[in-house]
Amino acid sequence: MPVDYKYLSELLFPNVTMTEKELEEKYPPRDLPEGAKVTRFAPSPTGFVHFGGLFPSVVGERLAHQSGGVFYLRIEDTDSRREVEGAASALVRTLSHYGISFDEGVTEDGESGNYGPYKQSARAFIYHVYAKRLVAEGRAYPVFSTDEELEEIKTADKKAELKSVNWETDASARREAMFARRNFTIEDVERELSAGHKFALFAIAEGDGTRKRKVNDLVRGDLELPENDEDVVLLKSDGIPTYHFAHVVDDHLMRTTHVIRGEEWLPSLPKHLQLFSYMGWKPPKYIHISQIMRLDADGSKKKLSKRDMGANLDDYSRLGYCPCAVIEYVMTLLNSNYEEWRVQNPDKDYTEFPFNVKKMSSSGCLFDMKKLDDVAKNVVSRMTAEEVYENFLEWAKTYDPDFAALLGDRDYALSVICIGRGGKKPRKDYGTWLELRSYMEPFYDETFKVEDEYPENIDRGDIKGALTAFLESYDHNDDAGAWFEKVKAICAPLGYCADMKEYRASPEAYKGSVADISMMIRVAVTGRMNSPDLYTVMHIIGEERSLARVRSMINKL
RNA sequence: GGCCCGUUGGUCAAGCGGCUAAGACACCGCCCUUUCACGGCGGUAACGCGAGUUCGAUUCUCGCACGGGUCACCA
Repeated sequence: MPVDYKYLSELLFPNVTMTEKELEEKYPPRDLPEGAKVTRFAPSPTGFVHFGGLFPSVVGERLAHQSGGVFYLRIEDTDSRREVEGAASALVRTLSHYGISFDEGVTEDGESGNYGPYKQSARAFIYHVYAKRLVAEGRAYPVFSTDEELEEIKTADKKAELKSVNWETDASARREAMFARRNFTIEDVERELSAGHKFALFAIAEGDGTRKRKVNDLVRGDLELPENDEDVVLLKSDGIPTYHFAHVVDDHLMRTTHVIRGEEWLPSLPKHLQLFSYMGWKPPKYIHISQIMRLDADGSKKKLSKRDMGANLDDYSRLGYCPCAVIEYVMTLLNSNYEEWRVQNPDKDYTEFPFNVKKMSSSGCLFDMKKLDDVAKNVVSRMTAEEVYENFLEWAKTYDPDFAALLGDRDYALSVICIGRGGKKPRKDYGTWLELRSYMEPFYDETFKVEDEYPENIDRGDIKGALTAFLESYDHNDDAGAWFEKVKAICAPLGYCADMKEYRASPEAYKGSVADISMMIRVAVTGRMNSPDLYTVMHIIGEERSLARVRSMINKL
């Protein structure tokens, strides 16, 4: 006897009171200008935002805001087992730190917008309306499980199970099981229900897996994917939907026009398309982003995972990468012509760049910390001294409070930051605040230390002689030219060459050059072999402290 | 294993039937230079393999190889 689906749907969902019509009215199509895109970032709150998570969020944000559309945040918390406490609000905070802001959706302490709730766990009543309809249409059926079976599902380590699976026999076994599940009578259902058993809801797959269907991805173009021939779980036995069902219902109701997600979803796209077709809804456009990879020790590419350096966004904060530098790097990876645009528009905000989906790469890329560093240096070199100061101070307050205290003398700090800043060829000494911290150490007595030893082959007596001579002739009022003339004057008596050209012509005739003499002074004053222009440095540090360091060095030798 | 996606120098990548195959990072050399940084110039280095289509393939087609993804009441 054929199953009465209408009756079955009442049996399964007796408490559904809302109608689809009501939902359509509650969440009407958005009133937006032609071409405006509605995108979303829809993470599951299983931890903290990961570098890879920046990609879909930046793409979504750009696409929406560039087109005058809407960008919203939806939390996909349909798996309570994996949910991490506080992850959602941490997520909002992190993204906002990176300058990614949402027009609606989950916020740090609640949510805003007319298309909510934006947490899937709070949307069960919505999903059930559509689930009920699919049952009534004979397109979905329940599968009952006893508590013991559910317990088993919960504890089974699916990953480990899959590894030891025999794919050949398993595939046919699963098909058989699938057909077996589809066979049931109303009496079975009534019996299970009265026994208090929970059910999961499956959608019947009507596709033919041997037939291909052309589907479009905005980045990859036309793809040939097999039709879906696997029954998908719509609702888990706790009544909460799986990703597949939630995606279809939510993105329809929230009127998403473009779904941006990782390429790991590509294989399940036929499932989603089938569900959209069952529901009679127009599917959104899809953009599947490739994964960010890292180089494994054995030389192979691996997905950038949480534990990898550079994966956790907290690493960037700790190291003091300006969020805008990280975004800048993401942009270079996202759109191949971004760097070119940046060269032509050094002072524009990245949001002025015409982001183009067609310029996105369809092959996964390797995370390159060196490139990030280069980008960061460029970003910092383009900032004003004030911007650098403010950002650096902010960073230091949480990561190096002692140093932050030193930065209290704003003008002094600015004078250091100003070295080589601006102009056509700005210095690029540091790309991170941690690097800047190190760069600034010589400028404060509290952090000054002699880090670089004089090379072994330099005569200690010469150093002492040079430093002493330097002190004797030093006049703080000298200009840079006069100052250097005096340094040159130290050379000859010690057997060093004051003229570099001459020295290079016959190095064997001298013990060294003015470069060596300068180095001797440099190490004494800054504690390092390398520094920006020494005259400038000494005038920032001041006469008294500079000379004190030189004297102290003489005494140590 | 089935299915899907991908494959241009060490890395990110332009290219969309005819090019000495861009550019950026990294690396090396030279120049500038008192060191460093900046800047300038130059260099090493690539179309995975094999068929086919074509007058001509990095570009189109098909195999293969390799890499990645996926096959849960996870997302």
